[in-house]
Amino acid sequence: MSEISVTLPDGSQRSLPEGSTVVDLATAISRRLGKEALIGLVDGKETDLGRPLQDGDTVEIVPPDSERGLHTIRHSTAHVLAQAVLELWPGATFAIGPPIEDGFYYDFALPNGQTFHEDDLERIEDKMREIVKARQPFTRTELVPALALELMANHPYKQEIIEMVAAGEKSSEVGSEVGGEVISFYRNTDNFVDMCVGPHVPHTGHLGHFKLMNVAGAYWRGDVDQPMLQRIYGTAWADKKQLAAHLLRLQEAEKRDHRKLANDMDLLSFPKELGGGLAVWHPKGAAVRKVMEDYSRQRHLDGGYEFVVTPNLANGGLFETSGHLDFYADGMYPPMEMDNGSYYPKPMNCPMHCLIFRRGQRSYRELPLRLFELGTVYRYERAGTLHGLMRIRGFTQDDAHIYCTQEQLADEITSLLDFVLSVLKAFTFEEFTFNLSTRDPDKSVGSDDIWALATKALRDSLDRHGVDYQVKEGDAAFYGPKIDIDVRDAIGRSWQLSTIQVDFNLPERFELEYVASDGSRQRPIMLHRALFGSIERFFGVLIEHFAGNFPAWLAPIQSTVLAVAEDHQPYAEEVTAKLKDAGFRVDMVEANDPLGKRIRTAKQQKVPYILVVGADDVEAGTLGVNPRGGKVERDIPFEDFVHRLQTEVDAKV
RNA sequence: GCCCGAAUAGCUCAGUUGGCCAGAGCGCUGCUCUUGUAAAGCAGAUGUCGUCGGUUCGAAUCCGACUUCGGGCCCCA
Repeated sequence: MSEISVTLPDGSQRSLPEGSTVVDLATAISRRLGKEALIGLVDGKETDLGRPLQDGDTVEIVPPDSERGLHTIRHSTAHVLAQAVLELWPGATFAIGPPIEDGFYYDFALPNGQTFHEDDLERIEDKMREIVKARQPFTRTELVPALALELMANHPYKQEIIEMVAAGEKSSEVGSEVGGEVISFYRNTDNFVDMCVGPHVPHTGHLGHFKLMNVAGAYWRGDVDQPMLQRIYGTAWADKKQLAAHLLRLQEAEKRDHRKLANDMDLLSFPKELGGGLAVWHPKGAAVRKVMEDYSRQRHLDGGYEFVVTPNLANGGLFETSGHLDFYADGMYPPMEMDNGSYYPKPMNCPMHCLIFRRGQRSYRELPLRLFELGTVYRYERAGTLHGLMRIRGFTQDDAHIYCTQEQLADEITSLLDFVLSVLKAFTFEEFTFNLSTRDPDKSVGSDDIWALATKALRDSLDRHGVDYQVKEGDAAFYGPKIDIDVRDAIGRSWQLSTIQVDFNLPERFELEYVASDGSRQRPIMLHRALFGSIERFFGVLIEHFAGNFPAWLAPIQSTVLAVAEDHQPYAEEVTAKLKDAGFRVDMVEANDPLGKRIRTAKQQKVPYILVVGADDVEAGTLGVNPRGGKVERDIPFEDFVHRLQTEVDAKV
């Protein structure tokens, strides 16, 4: 019997009998790998385990505990979900069911316009567990489109995909290896077969560590004009431990939910009377916001920005000039009709900053001119998109517009990146992701030259910082390319915060000019940039990042002073007053409740330092210091504590 | 905007198949207690049961519309 030789990932060769499959190889390497293996990676291409190997193939075995393995598990679990639903709802049809981050979903249409309910999930899960227990094989078959259409006769969405593929369009859902001539299917039982590009786990027994999470509506093919399908989301993992860990992470995220913490900590609220997407900041929330804003202002002052202030309303003519009414009218609040025109709440600050630039003749000597404003804007976000502080209708941007010459652009962007990162790092963010969005030729203004110049300036400054970045082709705004910066929070989630955008459009529209050194009139380039993005959103991210445990410099209340008993009240008041004089945010609670109770309340408010003062302290001028997350310390001299708190505030830790 | 779900005291929630004056804990107010590091005791006040309309002898409970919120879709200058 002749042999074939394949190459393993470590570069070693392995001989196998001719006709051996991927799983044969896995078993040959080790029995355990043979049992665990989910799919193979043959010459870089994912394949089922049953695929025969050829001489010279490079083969990698994909175990469950790998990114590809998890991906496969999720994809296969989606099929199990589909089988369960189709069995439980006779007449139901199915659309697509891909793996996603942490899980999968599947879209269905139920007969007679039925919908899923949360309590259906348990029933579906039970059915899925039966399927897992049955260890059904995933058997691949390939059909030409005509036969595929016949097989999917009762499933119009599948047929639509088949026709799409047959027409040569790409779809992640089906195999179209040979120009749409063959469509692959995976059959589990006589009654269940799903169209799919695969590969899949060998049999359903490899699955089972899943949980259905929620139901939702989703447009077919993501198109508002298409029917609304019923989507079920689930999560799936390689083993029980991973699943439990994931559910724990979700729990942790839920505990950190800024909407819950903002409420519990009395930071802000969204009164119904105000209407959707509008927040009121309570004293404690506003205290944090003030620190954030003060810090931002100071940094901008140090960074060479000049402060401006502009109104919340403007005549519609301004937004015609800026183009907002052409491009974003849907996202703007409707106008108020007044004697000399229609006035709109501003959705952005830039047009007004352009008016400031245009006022008076500008010289190249003034550039770069950096105008900064904590500018409050209003955007009409659609009702269904609102989400706590993360998506809101009225918010304040830490907004600045930089007007510079073409020659200054690259340096300006480079120093801007330093500036952004330095400010974000002050809030303990350490990991950043950068995205460079480039031109969409169909939806943009400006000459090729200037786009190339600006994109190169952005790219060069990213390179100069030695950071990795992703390029999002065609994702730029119509007026210029941009860099978006995401931060990773304390539990590993990513949030998009900062943006640096180049704009050729507004200087044109507002006919901005400066006088160059040779006396000629030149058009400046404009940069839009925001670090926090929206103060509201940034605050929401901070709440979740810190789980409400704001570091001392940000904490709404930095310390709460508690007298052990009424006798010590005067001393507690004295301590409180002195700390306030020293510039700290201090609270005092009178001794009407037992000390333990008052400590508990202060702990729940996540106060960095609880200061307990009793007879010993009155005598010696000391404090009992109970730090958040630390051990109680006694007999701390007052001045020592002041020094300690000041040091901590200065260090911003 | 679209699909599904929800809305009861300041907060978190209970309220059976529609049936006396609508409940609990926390918080709040008052009194007692005067406390050394995560819940003292007693008493009290607090609700147009999201809003409007309908069904019914009777609605927190059933139906409809609206508002707001939650999970998604779409969108996000």
